[in-house]
Amino acid sequence: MGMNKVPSSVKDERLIMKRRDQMIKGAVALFKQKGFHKTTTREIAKASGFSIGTLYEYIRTKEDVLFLVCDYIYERVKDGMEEAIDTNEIGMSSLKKAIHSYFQLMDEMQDEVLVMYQEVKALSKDAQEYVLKKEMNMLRMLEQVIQNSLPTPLSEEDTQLIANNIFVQGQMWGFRRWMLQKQFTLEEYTERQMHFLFEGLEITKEV
Amino acid sequence: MGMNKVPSSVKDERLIMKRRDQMIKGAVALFKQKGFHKTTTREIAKASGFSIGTLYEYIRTKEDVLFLVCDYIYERVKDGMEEAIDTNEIGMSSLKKAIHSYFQLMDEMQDEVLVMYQEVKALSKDAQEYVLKKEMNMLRMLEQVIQNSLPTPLSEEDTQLIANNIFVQGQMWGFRRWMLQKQFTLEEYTERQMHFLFEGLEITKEV
Amino acid sequence: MGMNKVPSSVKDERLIMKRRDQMIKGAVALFKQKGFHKTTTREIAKASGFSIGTLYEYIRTKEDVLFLVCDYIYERVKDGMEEAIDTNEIGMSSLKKAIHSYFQLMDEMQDEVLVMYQEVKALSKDAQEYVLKKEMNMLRMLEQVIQNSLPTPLSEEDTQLIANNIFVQGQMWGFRRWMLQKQFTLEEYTERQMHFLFEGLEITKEV
Amino acid sequence: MGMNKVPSSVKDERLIMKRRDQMIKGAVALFKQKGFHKTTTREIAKASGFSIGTLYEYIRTKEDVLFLVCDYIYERVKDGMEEAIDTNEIGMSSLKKAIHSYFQLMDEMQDEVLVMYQEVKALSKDAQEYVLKKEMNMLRMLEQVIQNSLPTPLSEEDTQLIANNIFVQGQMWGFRRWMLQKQFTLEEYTERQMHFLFEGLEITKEV
DNA sequence: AATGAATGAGGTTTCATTCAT
DNA sequence: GATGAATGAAACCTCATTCAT
Repeated sequence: MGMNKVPSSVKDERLIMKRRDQMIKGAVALFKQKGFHKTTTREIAKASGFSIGTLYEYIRTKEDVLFLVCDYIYERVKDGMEEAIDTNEIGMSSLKKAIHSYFQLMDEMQDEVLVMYQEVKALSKDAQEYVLKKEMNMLRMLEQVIQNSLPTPLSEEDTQLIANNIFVQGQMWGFRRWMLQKQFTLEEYTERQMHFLFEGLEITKEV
Repeated sequence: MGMNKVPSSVKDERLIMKRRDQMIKGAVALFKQKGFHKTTTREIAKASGFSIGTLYEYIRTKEDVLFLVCDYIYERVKDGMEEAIDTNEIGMSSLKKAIHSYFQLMDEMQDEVLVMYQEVKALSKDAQEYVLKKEMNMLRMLEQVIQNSLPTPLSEEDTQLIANNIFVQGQMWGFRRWMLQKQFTLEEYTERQMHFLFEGLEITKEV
Repeated sequence: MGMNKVPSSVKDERLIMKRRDQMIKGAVALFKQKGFHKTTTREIAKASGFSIGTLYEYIRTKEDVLFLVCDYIYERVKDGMEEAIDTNEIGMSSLKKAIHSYFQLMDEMQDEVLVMYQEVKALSKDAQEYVLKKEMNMLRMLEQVIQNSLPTPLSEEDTQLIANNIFVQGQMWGFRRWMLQKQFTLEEYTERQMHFLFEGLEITKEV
Repeated sequence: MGMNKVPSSVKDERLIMKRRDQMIKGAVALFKQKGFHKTTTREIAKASGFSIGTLYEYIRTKEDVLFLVCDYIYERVKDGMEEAIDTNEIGMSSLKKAIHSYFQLMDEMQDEVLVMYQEVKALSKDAQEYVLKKEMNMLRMLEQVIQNSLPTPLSEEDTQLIANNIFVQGQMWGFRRWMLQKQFTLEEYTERQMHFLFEGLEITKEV
């Protein structure tokens, strides 16, 4: 588990889990609202329900909080994706089901995901790499589904490209909400994106 | 022009243009490297080639620098898009040409665009809205091309969706370079994305 | 008590009192010497015996220090005046006693009072009004003594005028020390001022 | 003339006079409103009707402006007092006339005088001494009138004391306007102060 | 003589982090 | 384990003064 990358001076593992939960919850709310840099450690402590001194019993630096937050979000998204993918459908409908569930997930977690992408660059190189790995894992998961679902297999590159497209279109729903969520319900958005994914613009012959 | 939203205590308009150019150039380089928050005003002044005092003759606050930078990038991207779109081709090939040029542009400006999207949230509400308007204008441009190029017109919503997809796929080339630019050259990327845009996965019949 | 008009991020009330005492003591010494504007916050912190960070745990802005100082001086002068006035003499001698004690007080606090009058204008409008009220209260005290001491009562306006005169003559002893304290001891000054207060120039008949 | 204590890099004496007049006028207005320290040199230049560069052709430092202002005010007050004193009355009525005119003068110049007394401490030691000398000269003038007016001469000390009292009571009219100018017209104030000056409280016998 | 752009020392304030209780 | 007062480096910004034009 990623959490162990951040050492704590407290011994009781159960307590650590509990405090970090409080912390992440508080921090996400604050980061959403004001961003990482404009949020102070004191605000984080307060929102977490304990003192600044206690906060520093469970982290070493402010950046650790961001790392914990990112890690937590990735973990939750990963769990969600695993669930989304874990279907007993076969063929195309398994891909459709996966996309549907993934878009649903991105809808539910749009704030968290937005926070994460806006703030990763504030992490150290090391932490960024760690987080990148997680992102790759999730891409792999999507690639798997794609490969398992299509009747005629795509090239490796094409699979990656399509996985990226789907991945990004899920985030896009949250990132560009000011535009998309005015025009579409989530259902409609999902339906249209799938339509274009599978059929394209369908005007090749005429060119 | 957006530049006038930021007042300067210097009178000479030509000089203002010159100094702000220096400033934007310096700032973009720094923001790329360390992000807005970790860049100090003194570093910006130094990178711009003048003293901290002079910097503040041309802006009021540090945020003004970010605004100027964002405005500049948008302006350049908009110019690029106008050029990309302004073609004497007709029909599908005009869309293809536009996408091709737009992806090219995103390749050239990937650092700048990345900086902009990572830092807009540090702008004031007002400035964010101003910048959002610019983004919308650019989307409109893409929508125009799409509508003018397709033999059978798309619904308004679909047009917007496709415009968003193209828009985001252009950015994706830069944002997800760690993955995409390992697998594809820009040419390949463009070709494959166009392929899927127009033809989709082509497996509908088999489902 | 006026002190509560300035919020502190420290909770312990006793500690606040202690630190602010240190602060006021240090600040008065500095203001005496160089004035409010030429004194830096860092100097204030140093003279108070703590770090700049700690200083700002007990105030919000530099102006707060000035306010605290003014408030403190008024409070001490008020206490002194209350004591001066609280006498079991009756009739004229109670007024004489009060003036005597008040002049004594102004002698002891001449530096502080000078500082206060020279710097109030650096306070915000609000704070200035607050401080003005205190001044009025002290005038009222003097008016009381005058009214209670004189065998034949003065008109309200005359009472106020005389109170102002006495008040200002007390300050004058400190403000114009370069002249008065060369010519008079405090005793002599008091004696002569009382003489003229009660008897005037005594040349009316001859006019 | 005091003005020559401040050197200028401009040669034309007439021009110097003109520019300094503009400067003093502008500066007094600003100092009245915001005090010396919160007024910037650029504001002074603007209020004077010329550029910051030009301002510095006629002074060396910001303090010079304050000195010029103080000097100007003293000069004007001195002129006023000379006029006030220069009377062909003799005896008591010459003193009365002088006080009357002096109080009138203090009424007209209350803002300027207030400014001056609040800001002198911002002058260098040297300048303060220079200004003090002027103040002493004015006191001497009052002492003269007193001595020449009274039928039975006062001791030197008493003369000085009375001169100080009158001097301060004139300033008091402006300094404590928030109180006095609510209760009295200038006429009433003058009349009552004279009354008490000459007759005192008139209750000595009863003590 | 007049201008105003350039300079940079120095001011106030914030905030991540420590450590004694 | 928890607290919160103390710390000080470092950030942003101002403004008196200079000097090339």
